[in-house]
Amino acid sequence: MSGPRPYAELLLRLRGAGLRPTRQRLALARLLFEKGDRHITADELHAEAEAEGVRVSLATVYNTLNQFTAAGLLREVAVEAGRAYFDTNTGDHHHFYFEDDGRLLDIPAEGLTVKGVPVAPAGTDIARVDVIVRLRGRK
Amino acid sequence: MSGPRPYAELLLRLRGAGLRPTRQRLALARLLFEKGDRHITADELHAEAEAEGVRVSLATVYNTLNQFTAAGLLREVAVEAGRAYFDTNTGDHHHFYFEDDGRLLDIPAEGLTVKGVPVAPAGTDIARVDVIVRLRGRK
DNA sequence: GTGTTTGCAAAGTGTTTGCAATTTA
DNA sequence: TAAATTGCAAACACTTTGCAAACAC
Repeated sequence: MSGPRPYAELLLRLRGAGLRPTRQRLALARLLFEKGDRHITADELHAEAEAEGVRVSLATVYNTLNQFTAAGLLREVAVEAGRAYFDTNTGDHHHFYFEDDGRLLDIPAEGLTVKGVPVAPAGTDIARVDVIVRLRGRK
Repeated sequence: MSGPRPYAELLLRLRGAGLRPTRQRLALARLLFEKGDRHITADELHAEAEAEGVRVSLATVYNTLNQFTAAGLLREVAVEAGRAYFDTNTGDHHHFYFEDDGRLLDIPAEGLTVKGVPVAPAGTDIARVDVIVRLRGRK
């Protein structure tokens, strides 16, 4: 279990991504990366920031999440049209999706394997293979 | 290859789903189900209908797609936040997704298998396992 | 100082909804 | 004729953008 990451580490992380470590970006990075693996929407992150007394506009949260994603610090998970989830775990893994409440849960790559993926159509390469296991409350 | 389905079959299909076979629903059903397996957005279907001279409002296209999906005639594929794709193939299969142009292509269930899916968390059942193979144009 | 980033509000998507008019059974 | 369906426009939810002020280096 990785404890809270020190300020210096977040700073390096942003610098390494070519992003200026502004107050807003540092605060959002702290929220995102200091609590282990998370799946979060822009709105949720904005609410969390506000709750902690960090002043950030929703537009900046969106911009920051997109910049972090472009820089490879985050990854986007598509489970439902209409809501964009950002995943702080950029490694190889998959997801459970609770359709009833919209929660996401990691499935480690070890164990779950996809066999028999056809070769990529001519002119294309496989960027990623996403597996979403959709769950519903048992009736 | 299944040829064009006769009118009567579409009619039965709607009746079987408990949906009145209105002019609009029949026209949309014809566009959806008479051309083999398709992946289509509401906007695309609306444009197709217009191109064929079928008068349908976009709102009705949305309502119809949702009703068809609820009735099990269609299935929704989530590949990207913001756009909802509807798939006329409701059987067990997976998808290639061309990130460059937003196209979807079926991957038959035979061959591609997912092994090692963890048991569903307590109180839930697995509704479906979706595999999306994301493709990018080769550089 | 110079270029980057922020915040706001406005604009843009894609989708759903309220309700009167129309259609189906 | 009673109930379901349609179309329109307005409302919605989510996301992006333009631009002046604030900030980082």
